[in-house]
Amino acid sequence: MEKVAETTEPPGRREQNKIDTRKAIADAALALARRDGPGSFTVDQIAASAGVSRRTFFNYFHSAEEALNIRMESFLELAIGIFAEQPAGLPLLDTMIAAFGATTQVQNLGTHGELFRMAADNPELLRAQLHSWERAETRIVQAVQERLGSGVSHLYVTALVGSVLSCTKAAMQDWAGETPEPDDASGADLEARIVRALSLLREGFAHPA
Amino acid sequence: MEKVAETTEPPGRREQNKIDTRKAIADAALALARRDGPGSFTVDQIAASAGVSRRTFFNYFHSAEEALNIRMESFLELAIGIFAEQPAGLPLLDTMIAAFGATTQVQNLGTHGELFRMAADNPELLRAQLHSWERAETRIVQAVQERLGSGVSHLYVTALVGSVLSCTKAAMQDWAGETPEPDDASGADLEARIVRALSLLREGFAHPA
DNA sequence: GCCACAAATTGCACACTGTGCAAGTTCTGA
DNA sequence: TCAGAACTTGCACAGTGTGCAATTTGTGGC
Repeated sequence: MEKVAETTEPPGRREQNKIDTRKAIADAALALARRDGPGSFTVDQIAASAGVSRRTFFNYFHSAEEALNIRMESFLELAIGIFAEQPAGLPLLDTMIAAFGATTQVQNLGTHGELFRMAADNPELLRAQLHSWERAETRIVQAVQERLGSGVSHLYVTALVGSVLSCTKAAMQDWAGETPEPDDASGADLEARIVRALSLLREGFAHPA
Repeated sequence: MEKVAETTEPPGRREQNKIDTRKAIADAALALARRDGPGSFTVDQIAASAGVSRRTFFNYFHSAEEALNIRMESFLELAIGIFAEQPAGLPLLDTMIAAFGATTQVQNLGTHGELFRMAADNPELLRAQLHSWERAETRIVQAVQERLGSGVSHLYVTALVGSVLSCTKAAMQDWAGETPEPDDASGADLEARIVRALSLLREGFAHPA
C-alpha cells in the first residue's frame, strides 16, 4: 500500500515541485505588478524574485503577462467545471446562469477584480485576458455542442456562448470598476451583477431596467 | 483658388505620402502572410518588401500583427460610422442589426474572412483581432451612452453591446469557416448570418431554430 | 526661386524577449 | 545503489521595440 487514492493524488516530489515553482513565479509576478505597475517589470525580475532562472521561467510561461493571467484562467476553468456538472435537462440559459453565478465563490476574488483593473492601462495584459476568454469560449462551445447534440446550428451555439461570456465579462468589469478595494467578501455583489446581465440577455435586452 | 474643398481634402504631399507608406506596409505584410503563413516572417522582411527602413515600420505600427490587422480595424470603423448615422428614435437592437448588416458592403470582404482564418493558427494575430473588437466595443458603448442619456445603467449598455459584437463575431467566424474561397460577392451570405445571429439575440436565444 | 522651418525617415545603440541546445542537477523505480 | 527519466540552467542567437541624433523631404513666407 504505497500509493493511496491514486485517482486524485499521485503528486510525488516532482509534481509538487512543479506546482510550487509555478505558484512561486505567479506570485512573484503579481507582487511586482502591484509594486511597479503591470507593464513595468521584466521577466528577469520575476525569475530572480521567484528564485529560478530566466530560462526556467519560460519553461512555465510564454510571457510575463501569462504569468499574471494564470488567475483569470483559473476562474474560467472553474466556470467550465461547474457548467459541466450541471444537470443536462434544464434550459441552457438557466444552466449558464447557475454556473457563472456560482463562480463567484472562487478563492481570492478580490485579486480577479484587481487584474481586471490592471488590464485597463496595460494593453499586453488586456490581450492576454481577452485570449483567455476566447479559449474558454471555444471549450464551452464544445461542451454545449455535446450536450445539445448535432441538431442545433453551429451559429446558434457560438452566438449564444459568446453572448453569455460577454455579459459575464461586462458584469465583472462593472463590479471591478465600482469595487476598488480588494474585498473578498463582495462576491454577492458580483453574483448579483452576473445574474442581472444574463437575465437581460434572456429577455433579449427588451427593457433597459 | 489653389485649394478646393478644404473640408475633406487638405492632403498635400506629406499626408499623401504617409497614406501611401502605410498602405505599402500593410500590403507587404498581407502578401508575406499569404506566402509564408501568418507568423513566419519578420518585421525586417515587411519593411524591406515595403521599401522602408525597419525603424519607419515601427513609426507606423507597433508590431507585425498590427500591420495585418489594420483591415479588421477598418471593418469595425465602418460599423461604428454606420451606427452613428442611424436615426436615434428606433429601438436599439434594430439599429444595431441595420448597422452591422450594412457593414458587409465593405471593400475586399474576402480578405476579412481570410484574416479570420489566419488567426485560427496564429495566437498573436488572434490577440490583435480580439483587441480590435475590444476597442470597438468601448467606442460603441460610448456612442450608445450618449444616445440613451444617463438614465440607463452602465451594465445594461456594456452587456448589450458586448453581446451584439459577440454575435457579429460569431456570424463572421461561421461565414469565414464555410466560405474558404476569397469570394467578394458572398456579402449576402455574411449579412444573412449577422441578421440571424442578432435576431436570435433579440429573442433571448429562446428557440434554437 | 530661395530659404528657414517643420515633419518624416533613417541608422544606431540598447535593453529585452523567446527558443533551441547541451550540460548539469534532481527525482524515481527497480 | 544506480541507471535513466525529468527538470533546471547557462549560453547563444535571432528578433522586437524604442529613444536619440543626424539626415532627408515637404511647406510656406518672402
